[in-house]
Amino acid sequence: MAPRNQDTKQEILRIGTDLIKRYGYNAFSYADISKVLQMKNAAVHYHFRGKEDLLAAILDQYLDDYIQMGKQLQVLRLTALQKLDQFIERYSVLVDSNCICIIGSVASDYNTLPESVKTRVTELIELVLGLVEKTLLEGKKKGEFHFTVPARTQALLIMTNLAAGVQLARISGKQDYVKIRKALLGQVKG
Amino acid sequence: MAPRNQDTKQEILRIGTDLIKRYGYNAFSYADISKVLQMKNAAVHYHFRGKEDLLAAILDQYLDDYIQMGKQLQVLRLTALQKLDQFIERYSVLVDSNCICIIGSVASDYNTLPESVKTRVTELIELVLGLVEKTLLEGKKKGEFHFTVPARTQALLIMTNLAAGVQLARISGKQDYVKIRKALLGQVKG
DNA sequence: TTCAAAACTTACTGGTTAGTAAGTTTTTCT
DNA sequence: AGAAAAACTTACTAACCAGTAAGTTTTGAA
Repeated sequence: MAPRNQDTKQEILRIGTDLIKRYGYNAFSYADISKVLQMKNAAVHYHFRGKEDLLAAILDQYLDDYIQMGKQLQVLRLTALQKLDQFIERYSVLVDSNCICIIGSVASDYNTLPESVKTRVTELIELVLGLVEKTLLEGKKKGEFHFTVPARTQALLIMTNLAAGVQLARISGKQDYVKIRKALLGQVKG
Repeated sequence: MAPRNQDTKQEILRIGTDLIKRYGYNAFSYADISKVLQMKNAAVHYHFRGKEDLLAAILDQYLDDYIQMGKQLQVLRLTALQKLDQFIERYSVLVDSNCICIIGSVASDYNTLPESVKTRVTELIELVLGLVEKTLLEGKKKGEFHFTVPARTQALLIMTNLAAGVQLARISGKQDYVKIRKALLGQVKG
């Protein structure tokens, strides 16, 4: 009963995700994906009925991914700093691959997104913000972190520094991103 | 010799700027502009040969605007805090009009921009960063501001907080932007 | 091995895109 | 008033877009 070849579907998700992080939602087409796969655009439509469905699936993947990350953060015995580092590392990888984060990408195109996608974007942001906030609170309790604003606010500051930091890095160079990363860590490490 | 009716040209610039801040560079067309003006799309092409030229002109306008702002900041006798507030106010206006900042918008689409535009984006970012950095240094010298990182780094932090802050505000609401604004002012006011 | 579902291709649609060439109206200056 | 430049419209193109319907090949399981 289960579909047999999930490879193509996963490949479409992977390529679509890359294109969104690299060029944005409104700057890629089904043809771009099918060319990479050496298939016809109708093949992409077979797996994802429309662009809306594809983007929704991509965001669902991120939601699953971050939910999984949240569970692992509870199981793995890491310091709060290590947890925060793990999160920041995701952004450093983006800078090296000439991409921006998915949240920043869809946030910039937010007014052009279909409703089913908008709700997922909101969910994703709240999820990620929650994870960072939780880690910050944990670090504060342990004495690893020091900050005076509410944890949610500090999480907002970190997320905006990182999201816009990778956007800036594509233009003015990685050095600026590195400065931002060090500075925001300095802020919470006190 | 000078062109006589600059109204339409200015209107195109104004509408184009709004569309970019609202929907992004890849999500609007010449038809969108001409519809607002109740003209044909060829009329837009008369004033700006192509989309590339239009975007370049829009960025040139911002460059001029910020150069002007830089001069005024020297002339007007304002405290460094008032100058910073004036800069931040620009972002608060964006939040209320459901827009993101032009820099964040084009930064997200950077990989899809023609070369002539890319150079202008770089110039604009450096210009704005320079203005903020200058204001921060002045405030520090006067004892208005207190921060330990280099002024350029602090300027980067503020710019990323604001740029991504307005992006976030469209999704999770203005409250988050307000929190960010207050927190970043708290950071420099010590 | 056969047969049905899965995974495609072929071939097409209607709409939108940026852009152009040629002609018309409007404005401004003399 | 008349000429010339400016500011348009008309009418079109070629490319691309998302999406679909119908037909073909591939695959795996009974």
